[in-house]
Amino acid sequence: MARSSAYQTKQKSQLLQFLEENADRHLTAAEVQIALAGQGTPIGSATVYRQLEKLEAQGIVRRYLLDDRGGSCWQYIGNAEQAAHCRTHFHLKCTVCGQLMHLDCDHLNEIADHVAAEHNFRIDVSRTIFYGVCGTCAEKEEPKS
Amino acid sequence: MARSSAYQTKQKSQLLQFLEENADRHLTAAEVQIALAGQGTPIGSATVYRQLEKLEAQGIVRRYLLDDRGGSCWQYIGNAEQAAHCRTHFHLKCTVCGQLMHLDCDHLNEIADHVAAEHNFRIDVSRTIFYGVCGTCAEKEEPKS
DNA sequence: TTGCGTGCAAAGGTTTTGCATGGCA
DNA sequence: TGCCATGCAAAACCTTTGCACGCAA
Repeated sequence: MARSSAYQTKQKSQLLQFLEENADRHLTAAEVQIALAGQGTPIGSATVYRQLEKLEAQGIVRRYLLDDRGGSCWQYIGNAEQAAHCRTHFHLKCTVCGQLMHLDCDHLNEIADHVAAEHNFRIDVSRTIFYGVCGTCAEKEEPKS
Repeated sequence: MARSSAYQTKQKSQLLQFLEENADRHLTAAEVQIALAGQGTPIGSATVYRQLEKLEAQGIVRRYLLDDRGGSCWQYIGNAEQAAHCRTHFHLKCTVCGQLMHLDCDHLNEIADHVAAEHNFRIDVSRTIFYGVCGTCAEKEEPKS
């Protein structure tokens, strides 16, 4: 494994901790920056991006693209157990509320095998996100009928 | 239907024609601009974006986000038959060569039904893309073994 | 003639890079 | 003390917007 971090700094540890505590959320670089500043650790945006870049290379966080503007967001996925776990299932993202959900289902896990065998395409499960509308938002959208 | 186009211009028709002729590709705004310029129709980037925006609103093209940088690309999907067709199946995108493939398969089409029934999530098939590596690129990556 | 569509340039937002400084080991 | 990490500012990108002009109807 690459021991890319040689020094431990306040910014680095605070950033990682914040990501870990919000592992269920998608965080933009700006959100991370503001949050750390708010808890007493001012951090430059350049540092945020540099750290996120490193963490992504190490497999500790994952980068996603927002579907509206040309921005990105990141999510903590751990580097061992959780990463391996998330590598075995798909993710659902609600285009209304933006929530990201894990989709554990054997029935769906065989999709990758099927596509590889029948369609000659090796799906990267960890990078594939199903977009749609979650049950909660669907109810709000169509209160009647 | 909104009759948003009142005038017919060279740029507009050429842009649409080019998109239609490359309906199997993902095109960036820059690619469209360069291609039209190359075939004798110089067009400003602002116009490209404005036209693509209108076409997207009309459902004639679809906008995707690139997974590397923070850029976008567009694909012609027609406004009737083809749109309906692509709405019924998933797409595969090779992260190596960037090619987009249509995935016609009854086995996969039931995925949306399954997720809706079992996981209370309404997948928007037209916005969901499977990322992975196509057979051709997989061979190139691993010539041995 | 009317007013939509265009082009240029400037602005906007996000992300990256250069360079000097600061802080961990 | 050595060297990585940080911060600031500038640059780089993609995209949007303002404004005047051109052209289709």
